[in-house]
Amino acid sequence: MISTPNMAPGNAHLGPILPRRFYDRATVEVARELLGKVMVHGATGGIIVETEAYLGLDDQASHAFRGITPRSKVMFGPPGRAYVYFIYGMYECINVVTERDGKAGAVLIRALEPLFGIDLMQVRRPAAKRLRDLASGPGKLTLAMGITRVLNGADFTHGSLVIRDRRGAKPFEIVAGPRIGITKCADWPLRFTIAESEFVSK
DNA sequence: GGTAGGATGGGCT
DNA sequence: GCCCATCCTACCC
Repeated sequence: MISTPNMAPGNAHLGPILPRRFYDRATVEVARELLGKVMVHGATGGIIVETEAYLGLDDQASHAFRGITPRSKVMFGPPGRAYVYFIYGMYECINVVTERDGKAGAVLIRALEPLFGIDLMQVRRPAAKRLRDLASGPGKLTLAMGITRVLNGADFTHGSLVIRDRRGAKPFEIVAGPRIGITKCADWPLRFTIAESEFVSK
């Protein structure tokens, strides 16, 4: 059992579900602004502490680089939907689709600070020895939250999978750096983290 | 603290 | 047939 000393979320509380227009913007802008927001799926929720921007036809690291395919289709669709893909034969990663309908863009959610439903996350991720390992990676957080490809195309503005604002939290500093796990366009500074968070991936 | 290697299967050339 | 937007374990300081 992971102990959770001093994990009270302070006086911060959940705000409204982010509206469609939040996502209908430049991908980099959305990637930065998603930090500190809360992703909720069913009984589990966590604060987004790490994101990566994946652009469209100009970004060789993006699944949208080669145009519309069965897999990349969602990235070209309307903003505010989930793009969930299967990777390395074992894991799934979740993105938030950005930009207007017809233009590709997505933000990979790379790490969460677990906020509620922690017991359930723990059951789903027995390998995690510490709270900060529960959702500190794109494959880890989908496992912890029970997110699979069934949710590909799901709408983040209503239903069991949503992203909400968080009010009353301390301000934080954003750090930008190179994206992780890719080789093409690896030096583009499109990974964003909350500077002082211990819940980011390594 | 750190890293090397293996697991495992879908997407696309 | 090769390439992955990864994670875990074993092993080594």
